[in-house]
Amino acid sequence: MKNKQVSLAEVARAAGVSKMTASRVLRDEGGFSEKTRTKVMAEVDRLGYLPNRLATVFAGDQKTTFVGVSIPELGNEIFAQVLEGIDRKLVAFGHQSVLGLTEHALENEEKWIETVLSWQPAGLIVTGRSHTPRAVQMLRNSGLPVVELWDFNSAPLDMCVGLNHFDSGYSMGRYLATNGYRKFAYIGTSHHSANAASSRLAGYTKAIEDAGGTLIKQLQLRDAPGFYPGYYGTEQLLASGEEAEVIFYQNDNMAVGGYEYCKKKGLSVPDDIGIAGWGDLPIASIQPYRLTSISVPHLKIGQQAAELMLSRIAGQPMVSTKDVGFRLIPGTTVQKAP
Amino acid sequence: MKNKQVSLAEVARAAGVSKMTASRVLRDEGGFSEKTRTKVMAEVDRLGYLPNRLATVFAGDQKTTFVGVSIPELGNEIFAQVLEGIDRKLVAFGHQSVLGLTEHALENEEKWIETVLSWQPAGLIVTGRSHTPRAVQMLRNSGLPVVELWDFNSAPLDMCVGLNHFDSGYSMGRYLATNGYRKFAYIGTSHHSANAASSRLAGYTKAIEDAGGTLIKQLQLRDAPGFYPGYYGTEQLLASGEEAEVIFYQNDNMAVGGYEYCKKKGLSVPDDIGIAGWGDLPIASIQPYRLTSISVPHLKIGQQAAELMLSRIAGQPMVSTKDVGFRLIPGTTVQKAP
DNA sequence: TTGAAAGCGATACCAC
DNA sequence: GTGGTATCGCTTTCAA
Repeated sequence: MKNKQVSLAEVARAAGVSKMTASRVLRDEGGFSEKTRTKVMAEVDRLGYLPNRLATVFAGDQKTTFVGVSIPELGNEIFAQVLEGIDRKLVAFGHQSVLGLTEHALENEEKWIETVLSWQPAGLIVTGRSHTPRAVQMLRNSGLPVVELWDFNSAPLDMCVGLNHFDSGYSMGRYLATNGYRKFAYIGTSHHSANAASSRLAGYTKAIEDAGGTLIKQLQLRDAPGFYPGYYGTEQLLASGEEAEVIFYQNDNMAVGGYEYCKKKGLSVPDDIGIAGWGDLPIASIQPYRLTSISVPHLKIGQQAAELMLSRIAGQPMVSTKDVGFRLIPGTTVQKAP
Repeated sequence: MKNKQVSLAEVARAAGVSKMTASRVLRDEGGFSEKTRTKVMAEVDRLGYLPNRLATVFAGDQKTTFVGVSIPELGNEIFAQVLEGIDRKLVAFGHQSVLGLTEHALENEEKWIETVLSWQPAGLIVTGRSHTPRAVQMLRNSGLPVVELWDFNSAPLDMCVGLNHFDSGYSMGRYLATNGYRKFAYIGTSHHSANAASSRLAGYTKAIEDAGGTLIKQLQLRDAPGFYPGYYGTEQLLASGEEAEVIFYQNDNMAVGGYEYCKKKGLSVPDDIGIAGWGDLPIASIQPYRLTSISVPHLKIGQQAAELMLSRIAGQPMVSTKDVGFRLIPGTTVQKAP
């Protein structure tokens, strides 16, 4: 058998007091003498006692300090940053994140929700607005605080922080059309289910339609949305013979990859081809050009999601939806209207 | 009070059987009739019963399925990838990661360890080989599997997966010296405590000494090791008037930032100045040049850490230290020996 | 200021 | 096949 852990009862016995007294001392609840406190704490140190919080939660019929946080992947730096924002905030208030990587699959999310709920978390933060019916039901039944982030949703399960991805794609499409482009392309990565990137593409497509342009090609790579997929995706697109005038990428990293491929092929940006990204990611900050993109407050999303969660846990009244918005960055990688 | 959760007892009562029978059905333990099974499962579905695993662990004096995973930060994409590698593997075997972001501070790690241990995890995976004395003691006393990753350590607390960062820095220093460089610089970010990057710098410094060269300047920025800090760090370095012939950066992202700054200033790489990175990160794959760097198997580190953890949890015998090694990439951003 | 007893939700163990 | 009872480590409640 394992190192049997030191229990409160042993500490109490060693200190010559009852379990209850030891318990009170440890929680600093008051109702004990200084002498007792000293004795108990001495034994705690001597025995290396660590409380079993499972028992605490169990006895008090409380929740744990865990907050389940599910995001699609960490290969995408935006999500990594969102997670970091969330965790820092949660930790500052005594909570811990239990990670769930869904890989963009709703079934994975459902499975994860079931598991996490069985551990009595204080709440759940999930990415996206679509979930399986069973996931929705479990979330509802739990009665726990739930924050849906990333994709803004005016009628969330419980709370929501994000932005309207459709609108952001639409804005980009309209901006490009306004600048005279007629033949559009899109390069992104594929997913098992509809997600925020799909919404962006839908908005982009709609804007193109509304402006009377044509989306001549859209590429959905089976890969993570990184630098290299942007590079070889562009290679594929250009090799396909379609004559796109401008390419909108799923994010800035892909766009920078595409830019480098164009440069390598001797194409001039924006004279020969226009390039637009999404997210205003760090890589954009060191380029000699200013990438046309959509700026999004990633860190804020994570922070605010955590804040909503914490105030709900604390039982405070509060607004339950936050649209953090986005901002179009004109940049120098697309042509300006004459 | 909250939505009181449905308990096993209620399911049993509704199904007209005892708790024990319901429990056996749910665990598919055998020893019940098909008719009983059907009745119980029907009630489980109808009532939306979710087990309280806290009680299970508690009753069986087991551990939870949680594995604590602590890493310095997620802003650094290497660590994000390591975490992703770990979590995917753990999830496949029914475990969940409880995140700990230490921000490179040992005190944060210690605090996190204490908290996580109180939740009876199945094991802990931590980054780095140095911990506070109390952290070491808690880890030891827990009797739990512990994997220390990133920095290889032939005498770990328990298990270890990583590489020798000192040696990797030394290799780079020696390589550069061999290629004729005499005046070296380093740009990285500062931390509260010694870590892997410090070891790299120490190895680099030693190699320079051994080769009779000079480390004329080292910059430790108070920032995350990303593109832009590489850019402005290089600006600072060059503005300082020191005439470095080659700059070694904490990682590739910083190096690419530095490269862009040099280009902007009209400096030619490697003719005017040499540039070397570390990590062989994704950004390097799309550049028109091949960045001189050190290639490290990030994903493998995460995976192997999780594998060691899982086999220890399963009680299998196993080697407990793994040196995953590194590989120097000569690249085109430093001058070759004549 | 202290302590004894009940109980949280599940499982282990032993009767039936 | 099935069910009663003790039990895990701690807190709640009530009494002293």
